Amino acid sequence: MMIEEKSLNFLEEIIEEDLKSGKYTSIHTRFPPEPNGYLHIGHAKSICLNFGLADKYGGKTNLRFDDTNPVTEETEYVDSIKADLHWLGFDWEEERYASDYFSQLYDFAVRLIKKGLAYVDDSSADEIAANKGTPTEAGTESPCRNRSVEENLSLFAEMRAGKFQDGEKVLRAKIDLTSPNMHMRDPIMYRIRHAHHHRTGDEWCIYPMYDFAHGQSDSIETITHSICTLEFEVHRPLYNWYIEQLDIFPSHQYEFARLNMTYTVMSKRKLLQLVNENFVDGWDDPRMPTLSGMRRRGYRPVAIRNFCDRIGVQRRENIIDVGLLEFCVREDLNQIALRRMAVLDPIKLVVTNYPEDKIEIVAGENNPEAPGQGGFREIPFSRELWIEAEDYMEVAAKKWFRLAPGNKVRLKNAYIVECTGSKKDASGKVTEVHCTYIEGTRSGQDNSGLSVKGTIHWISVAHAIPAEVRLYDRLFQVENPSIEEGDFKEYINPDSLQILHNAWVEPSLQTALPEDHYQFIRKGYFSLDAYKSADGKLVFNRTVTLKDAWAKEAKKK
RNA sequence: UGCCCGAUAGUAUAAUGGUAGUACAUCAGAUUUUGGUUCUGACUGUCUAGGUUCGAAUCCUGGUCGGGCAACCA
Repeated sequence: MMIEEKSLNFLEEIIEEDLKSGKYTSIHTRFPPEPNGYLHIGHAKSICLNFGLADKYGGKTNLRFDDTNPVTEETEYVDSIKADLHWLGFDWEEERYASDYFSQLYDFAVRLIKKGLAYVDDSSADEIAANKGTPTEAGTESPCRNRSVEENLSLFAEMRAGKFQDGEKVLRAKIDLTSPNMHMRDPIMYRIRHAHHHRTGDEWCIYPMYDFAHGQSDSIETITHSICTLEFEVHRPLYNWYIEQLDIFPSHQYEFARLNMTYTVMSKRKLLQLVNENFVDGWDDPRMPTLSGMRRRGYRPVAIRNFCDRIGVQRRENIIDVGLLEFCVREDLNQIALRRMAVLDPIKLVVTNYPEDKIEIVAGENNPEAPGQGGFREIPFSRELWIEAEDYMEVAAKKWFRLAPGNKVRLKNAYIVECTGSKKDASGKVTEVHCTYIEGTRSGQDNSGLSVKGTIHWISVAHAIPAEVRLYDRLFQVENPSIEEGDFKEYINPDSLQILHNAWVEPSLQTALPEDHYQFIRKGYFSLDAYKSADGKLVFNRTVTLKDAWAKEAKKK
């Protein structure tokens, strides 16, 4: 037998080389979210990478909150991030915070000042920006650049002591104002922020910048492979510079291309706008690409992890077809979802030759993908049934296998019926469909020899349970809202949420729970919403549709 | 007009100097008490021009195109 060798991605190659050469005996990664928003599917890619790599090579992964900007960060986000991580199925080695290292980072800064590699600058933000030059022109030195070590030391101590207002002074690294890399032009290390921090409270009024915190935090945790997205590539020389000048554990930064997906946006800034401006109903709105949104919509973690596995990892910009995610979700749910019948847009079907007071209990297989294991549930059948309005046509189209006068169809798990016509109101609208059932065709006991092309789902009117059903479509009308002209919000799909108030579901759904996953036969995968509806009805969210060959056929015209 | 990075079917992703393969999507067919699932088949690709080599998607050079970099954000 041939053994398929799975090829390595570029990070796995680096790690295998590092392990083989003896550079490291084990690896240590970290997932470093900033607690200023909820995790989305793009983070899932990073999470699966960091935890997956450590898992594959027997290493460890820390969770580290990058909380160096007290103005935007909140405990609510910390909690949601931890919950989402656990939901996805990952456990971290240690829970750390960049803020754990504030005093160590302060000491690092003092060390650089003493080496003559950092100085306190009195320039305003505007002045610093102006003096930074442009990519094609060198920057110019601040008058403060050549302060003495002693003066810098005492000014920095005074910054920390709260002697200055926000923006009055900053601490900058003294590197090279002529560097072609803008990040090396005396980057800011510390700024003054008299702000309350979600963990350190009011202990500090100076906070380190990302560049002065991230690499050192990696180093403190002896992270061997610090994986981040491509936009940090130009930060790498600075990352290395701090580590070298401080002579601390040499963590290494590697960059990969972030995930983009069609018909959505993936920046926390944009997602926050959608939330704040009420285009969606919170971070966990089922239309959001957030993990909490996907959870509420009915995606299972395993589907998301399979997806992350399939998309791979590279250094080139990409935009993944959201269809691939949906494929992964269907692939998973098809295996485990319990089959149920639900009529979303009902019309009455009367079986005119069936006795008025008769009720039969038929059996419905819970899951044909698990033959013999899923078991059956009981479904009441009677003379009046709800069926899907779209399953009836007055005049049958070409290749129409459903109800139309003269057509025969199978009522799933029950009888074959022949359509005999319909009842209409004064305006000509169909109010009732009529049919006769054929004796001897009951499922499991069919000795008629008849075969029909179509099978439709139904619910006994007398036994139906009312429900609200929410259908979700893509949030945006264009593949890549971020590259379109104007505000991305102009491209929001106005029909991304459709609420059906008059749906009926079968009795066994009365006891549904939000963590259950159902396939409403012929309609898609659904799960109970995490929140109750205003009128006490069951609320079902459509997780994803089924593939629909008829919709394609119909579209051909 | 500076620096850094990238370019393989529609979208992703392999091939690590030696037959361009896989998945999703698309199309066609088979099976089916879900127009689902499953199965079979088809379609479509190495940005460009040179060079090195017996041989280049792969190495070198030029070009083109795309992305990133001038926050007291991360």
